[in-house]
Amino acid sequence: MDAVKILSESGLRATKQRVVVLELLIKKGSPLSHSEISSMLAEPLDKVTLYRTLQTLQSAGIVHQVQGLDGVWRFCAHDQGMEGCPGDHPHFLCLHCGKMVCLPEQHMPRVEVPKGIKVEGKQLVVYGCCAECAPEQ
Amino acid sequence: MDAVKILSESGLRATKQRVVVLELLIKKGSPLSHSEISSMLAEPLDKVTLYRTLQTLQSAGIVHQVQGLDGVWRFCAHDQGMEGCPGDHPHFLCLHCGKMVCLPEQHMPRVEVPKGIKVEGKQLVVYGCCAECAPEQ
DNA sequence: GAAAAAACTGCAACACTCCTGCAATTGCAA
DNA sequence: TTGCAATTGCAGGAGTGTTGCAGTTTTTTC
Repeated sequence: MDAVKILSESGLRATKQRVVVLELLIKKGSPLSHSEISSMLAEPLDKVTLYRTLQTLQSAGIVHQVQGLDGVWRFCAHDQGMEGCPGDHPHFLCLHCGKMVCLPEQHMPRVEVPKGIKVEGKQLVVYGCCAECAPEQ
Repeated sequence: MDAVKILSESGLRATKQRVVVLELLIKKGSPLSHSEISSMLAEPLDKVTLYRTLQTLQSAGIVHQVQGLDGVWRFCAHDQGMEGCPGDHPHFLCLHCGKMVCLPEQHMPRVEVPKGIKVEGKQLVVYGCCAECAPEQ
């Protein structure tokens, strides 16, 4: 899917910065943090612009946003047609390398909450050690 | 349960600072952030000491630690005999007032992960609007 | 008890994430 | 092409959490 097309279809301006960030997210497929994105970009991008870009993409529903145990937000652009999107699935976080992986084939559980509470969403993060880090221990 | 007794049974020194923090956590019952604890204490406590105290209590298994969508760690001291402790249950976070509540009667779901990944734990945060904030909207 | 050892606290300084305000620039439509 | 709204980049700052180290308190040992 073309980044420019996705942006314009969502009513957003296809600026160079947005296209570059979105293309990177689509290419990688797994959730990336702000600093990961920043270091992967060929041309440096102002950090505030990157925050705002990600915020905009998230508001438009193009990317979804998850948080690891490290308190850092990660952003992921899934194929728009993908089941259970955006972000309606668990994520795995490797505590050793900090890499995050989507688990889109899994479902989110149903959680009962006390009366009066209005649920807007939920987030399930599974953490541990990924396949690449495990042998090193 | 007496804070001094809990500390000494865990092999920790029952210093004034630890007792005060632990007593507050037991009294409140719901997960509190560092800044919330700090502002609730009668006598000011150095922030580094508070971080280390909470870290120590968590390592000893006296409190459990959860993170909200705001990226802030919250600590909660449950009754030691409580089912599914420490921290093996979902939590609810109010996005409006930032208050967090334990949902200890709920179970954590089972999540299948790709081969090679070693799971060490999981965290499920349900977010939305609590009963006190809902009418204000 | 008193001295030695260990554990703990508090201070200074710092890294990192993320946000606000504002001026300069850019993309898009007429 | 021109005008304007949307977007970007810069300066500065708030909040969370950490490290190093010196000084204090508690426990242990004699």
